Amino acid sequence: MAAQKSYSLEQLFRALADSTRLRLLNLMNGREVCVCYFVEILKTSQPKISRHLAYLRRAGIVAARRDGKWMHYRLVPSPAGAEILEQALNVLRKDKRFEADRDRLKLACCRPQSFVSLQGAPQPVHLANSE
Amino acid sequence: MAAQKSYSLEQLFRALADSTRLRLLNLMNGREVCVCYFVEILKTSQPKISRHLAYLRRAGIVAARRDGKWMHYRLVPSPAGAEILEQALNVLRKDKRFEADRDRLKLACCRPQSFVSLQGAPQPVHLANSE
DNA sequence: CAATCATATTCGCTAATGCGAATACGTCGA
DNA sequence: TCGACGTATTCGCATTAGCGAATATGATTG
Repeated sequence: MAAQKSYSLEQLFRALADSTRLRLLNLMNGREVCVCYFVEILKTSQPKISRHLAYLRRAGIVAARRDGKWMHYRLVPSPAGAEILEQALNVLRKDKRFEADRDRLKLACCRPQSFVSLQGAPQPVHLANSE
Repeated sequence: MAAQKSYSLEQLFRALADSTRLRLLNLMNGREVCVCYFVEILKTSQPKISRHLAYLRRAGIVAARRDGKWMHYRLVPSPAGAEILEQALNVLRKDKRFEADRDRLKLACCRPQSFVSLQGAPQPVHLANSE
């Protein structure tokens, strides 16, 4: 289940080698986020989001928490190759394209009522020990 | 030909998501290395080495220099996402498996005469401005 | 210029990956 | 307990990646 020592770095890079997964990680940076927010913010199909989240979960990069019918995802505190991941998150933070996603998330948090699909959905919450 | 801005990070991670390429980068960390050394040190087929070097070259991560019939490869000073790459190289430096490759390279540099395939081959040279 | 050496590329082939569509699962409210 | 809802998984397909084997290219040497 856990990755073998020798291949974990390679596995980490494979997990990061997809733009949807990078966008998901970017949104989870510092927050615990509900799946429905990912779907809304990234304007991507729900199965696609779910598959990529499962990928990240299997890679040990994110963890899921069930809350009734909602699932919340967050970054795992110290996965293998943590330095790499944190560096990657830093780079994402500076990237225009990813910044746009974060802005959109912030907007959705401020006014969830303007997003039809987010009515009644639990809002993302800031995490204390992020990074 | 060059990657679009938005996808360069994803492309970098894809380039790093292969153990052969990580081993090659690890050996190039601080040195300019001849292809025949890669083949000998990694005990891998020459076409496979060559293909992965071509991949890294296309990704803008390494550069090639021809010297007669020999080809030398080195890391490009400042590729896109340099922080990530340098961090990755640091992690490789600490990893046991990759350390073994470097030890073997050091051995081959000290006594090339004990490696049949390296007779007359130009030895790796240290690079000044690496890292 | 022919032979040889170092390296690069091409050619199938197989396996892995990513996707949309459909479906299954788990929880909640009526 | 039956829908309805949020999420996860399966299925079939198309694309891509990595490999060994064979071959091509480019430079050197005789």
